[in-house]
Amino acid sequence: MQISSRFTLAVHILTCIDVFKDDYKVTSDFLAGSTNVNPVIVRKILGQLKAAGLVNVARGSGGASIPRPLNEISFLDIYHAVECIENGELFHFHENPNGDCPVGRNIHVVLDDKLMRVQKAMEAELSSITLEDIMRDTRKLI
Amino acid sequence: MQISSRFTLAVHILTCIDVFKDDYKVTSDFLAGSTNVNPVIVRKILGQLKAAGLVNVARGSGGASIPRPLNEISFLDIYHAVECIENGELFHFHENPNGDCPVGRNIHVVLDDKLMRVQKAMEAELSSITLEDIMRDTRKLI
DNA sequence: TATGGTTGTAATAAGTATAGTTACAACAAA
DNA sequence: TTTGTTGTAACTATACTTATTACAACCATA
Repeated sequence: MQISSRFTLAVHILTCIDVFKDDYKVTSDFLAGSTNVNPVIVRKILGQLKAAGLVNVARGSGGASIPRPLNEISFLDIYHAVECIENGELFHFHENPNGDCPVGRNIHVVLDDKLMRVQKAMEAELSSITLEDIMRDTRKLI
Repeated sequence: MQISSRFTLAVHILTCIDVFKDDYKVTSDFLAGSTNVNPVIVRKILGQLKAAGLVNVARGSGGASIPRPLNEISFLDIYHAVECIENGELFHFHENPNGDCPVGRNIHVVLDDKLMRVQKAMEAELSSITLEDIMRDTRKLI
């Protein structure tokens, strides 16, 4: 399965918040306009980003902002905020392998460290990319 | 979303085929016994592995075998065989970002190379692990 | 050549995740 | 008090995973 579009959506949203922060009040409707997804979806993602401390959202008056320096928000932060993976594990195991079989009894132990290496490699790369990189490249293109 | 259990299941299946190759005819029913999943699921995965050239499956008489040296079958081979990801892309993009918005117009281009780096990091680690590693560790535990 | 065990596959179902949509109470500022 | 916004519940549609039943196609061998 692919990693859900919530992740790219979250990056899109954060980028918009920074690009338009001086000229617009960046509401969920505004963000829905740029991303072309439903405002309620935007609000859900904003809620997840808020819970992770990656955005401030103003109740009532409205508008979102980013409370941290952009180079301190990595893709890994965003990924963890919006992609709720069970036990934080990238790979899903089939339940209840047969304990009476020598392979079934040991497969989990044998695979665990190797799959963790794969996950760590991916996460290391995710943490090497920050919103600052995205803003630099985006501003270059605008 | 997590990567589906088809992947760990496929590794389990391949491990069984090699461990039991001298003592049993390794059929889908036999494999279903060790993995504790339905024989039809096993046959589907065997079909995908077969299409990728990672196993031979005998029609009629039954039984599966591995036609290649174990150190030439990597986790990446297995991953690609069973995990059918759209366009081979790990990250799913939200469709139709607003082309009239400077962010929506550029977000895909800005993210593409960075997400590809993440995917490549993961795939590089996957390709560094082979069935030979799994067999060595499994035999140690048996 | 008939048998029996096996594979390949279709059809169906339940469970779960994503994504869209409507509706509305809670909220804050003007 | 009005207005615009957020947070959230409820419902729907779609899609993927996994399980299961059923059966035709297949093939070694008795």
